[in-house]
Amino acid sequence: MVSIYDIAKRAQCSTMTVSRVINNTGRISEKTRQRVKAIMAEMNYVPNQAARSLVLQQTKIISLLITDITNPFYTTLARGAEDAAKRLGYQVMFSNSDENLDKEKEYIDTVLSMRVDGVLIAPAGDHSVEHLEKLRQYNIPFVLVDREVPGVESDRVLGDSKEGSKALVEHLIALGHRRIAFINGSLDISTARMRRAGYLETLKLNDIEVQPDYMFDTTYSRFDADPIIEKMIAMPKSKRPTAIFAANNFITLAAIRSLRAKGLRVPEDFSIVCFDDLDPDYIVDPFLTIAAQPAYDFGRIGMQMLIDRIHGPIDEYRSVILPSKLLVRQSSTPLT
Amino acid sequence: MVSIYDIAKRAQCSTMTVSRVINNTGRISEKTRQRVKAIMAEMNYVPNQAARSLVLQQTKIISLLITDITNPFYTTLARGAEDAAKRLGYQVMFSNSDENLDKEKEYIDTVLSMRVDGVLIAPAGDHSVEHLEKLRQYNIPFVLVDREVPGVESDRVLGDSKEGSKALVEHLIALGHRRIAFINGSLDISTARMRRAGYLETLKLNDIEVQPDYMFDTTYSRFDADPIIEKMIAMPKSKRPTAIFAANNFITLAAIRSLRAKGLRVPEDFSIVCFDDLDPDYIVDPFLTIAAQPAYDFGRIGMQMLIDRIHGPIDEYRSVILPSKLLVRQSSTPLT
DNA sequence: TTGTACGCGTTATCAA
DNA sequence: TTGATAACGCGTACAA
Repeated sequence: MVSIYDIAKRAQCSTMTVSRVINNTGRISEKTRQRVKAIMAEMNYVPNQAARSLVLQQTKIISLLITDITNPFYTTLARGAEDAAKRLGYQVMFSNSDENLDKEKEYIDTVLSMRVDGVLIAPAGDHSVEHLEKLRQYNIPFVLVDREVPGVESDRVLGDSKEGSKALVEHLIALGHRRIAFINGSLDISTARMRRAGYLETLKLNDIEVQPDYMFDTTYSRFDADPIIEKMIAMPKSKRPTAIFAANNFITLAAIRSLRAKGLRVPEDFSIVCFDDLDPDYIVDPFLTIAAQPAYDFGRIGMQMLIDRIHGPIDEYRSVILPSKLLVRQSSTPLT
Repeated sequence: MVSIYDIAKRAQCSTMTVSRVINNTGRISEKTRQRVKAIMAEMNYVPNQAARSLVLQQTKIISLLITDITNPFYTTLARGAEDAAKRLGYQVMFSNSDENLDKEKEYIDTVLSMRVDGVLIAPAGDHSVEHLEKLRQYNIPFVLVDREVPGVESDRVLGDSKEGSKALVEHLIALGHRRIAFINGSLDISTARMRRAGYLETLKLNDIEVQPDYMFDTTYSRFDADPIIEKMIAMPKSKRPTAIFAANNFITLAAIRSLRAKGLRVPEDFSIVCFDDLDPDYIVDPFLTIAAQPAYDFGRIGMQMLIDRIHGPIDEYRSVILPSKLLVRQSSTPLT
């Protein structure tokens, strides 16, 4: 493997001179610069990052950990993060925790061993606190995106899950629905708690009694909704929910699949609303009524904040709350 | 940042001893091993990969370059590659070229500067030859997956695009179709050429004259099919195709969207078949007739071959050709 | 069983 | 404008 030393030998100069050409630092005569450049091109020289980061104590790499690489919300977020990073001269290393704390732990160790310059992370849950403390201990800047973790002070970019929930549930109520089921993610995740709070508050505001039977806690990832749907269907018709508030897009997908398999239709038999879009390119006719979050901006702004912090220590932690937008489509209809 | 030296100082031993504990090499008294281990845990020591790979001349990282991270064929392939790599003690770094040679070039430089141990790559096209030669020059082992590149000798895992095409077109012909359009990817890509060959050969075998008007070259990525569909629709009804062979899943998606927007239906107005599935979890009712390729095995086998080669130099290059399987579903129906 | 000294490829400091 | 030298953190001959 050709090194800076080989170049120097061929160019009859010191490695320092070569280094200066590579990094455009210091003053060099145009003549030597050209000579060295030519030789580097000829020998197809590529600097060794490992050696570089060893001495520079920085890698120009930022880690992005998301919890579900197949969810368009996160892939869009990743795109935003990548674009911002590139603009600012950083590379992004992606990883996927699959909502799994063990995988997250492994990942954190990898990240530490690589000495990345910073971490943009959507934590798997409240127990991520340990992992974040490890980052803190090593002085590796991190920014939370999408989810916060109790007990962890940090920069963060969050959605307004409570307001978004309220808008969705209000929308259903405005359509005449009063028996509204709520299929949520794990309560170990901050957004699930916020969405729950929004649901409960809106019911109360509208004098609708909360039915514990209508509330289900599952997971944000892909899963089988059959058991839940079966429970709902088993209720007497006069008590059966007429609408479903699903906490995210994949829960909705699972619910719709399960309903269809049982011969039930959306929105004829059940209205359904949720957070976040499905991949628009996949869906020939977008029909979900959703609270749309600006996923790209989650990534873009989070990355900006992170790189800010890498560049110069900032005293206070900053929070950005991004609003969601209600998009009414065909999955919700007035109660007949 | 705590280093091996800090541990040694606290444990009152040499760095050599600490290193031996970390790597389980050499003979160490159980007592010192325990002492050192305790101190490492207490100080939350994490080895510095950069330093490590600098001296070891290996990173235990393998790069995987795919051309479209949103295509389930490639994400499934990636999953197979990752599982195999993990099993064999390697980490995978993913990247996405977006079918773009410039991005691929950038990526190759990154990979070289990181001195990864090997590269598993689905090349963006025939011009990738330059990039592959650069890898070759640096003695970085690589394996081609899904696509081959003329002029590049290497290990490779490919699908049987020609046979798959033949099966799809034969299927359409068996259903009574004779006016079969073919929307292909870029002919700069080996699979597109093979699929084309399969299409042409099958028509000939069935005494169907090739209509250049029926053949369109586009791209495997997401794109707008409107111009193509409009050309098809503009033909007099007696000449208009009754079926479409789309080279991959995204082309199909684009075609169906465009058809629907124009009030045309699949399969009532057009039968359509293609290579590779859509994300099954997204699609409530899978209905595409496809030539299904074993995407996971592409990744798994490719990674195996790559790591084999990293471990011990192998004389001959190996090719694996994976067959596809015809899955007849609802997007194709008999011609009425 | 343990330790010393060097080298991996690069950059920063300081001197020429 | 250039170069000699040390340093980054770790693993390994070799010595003790």
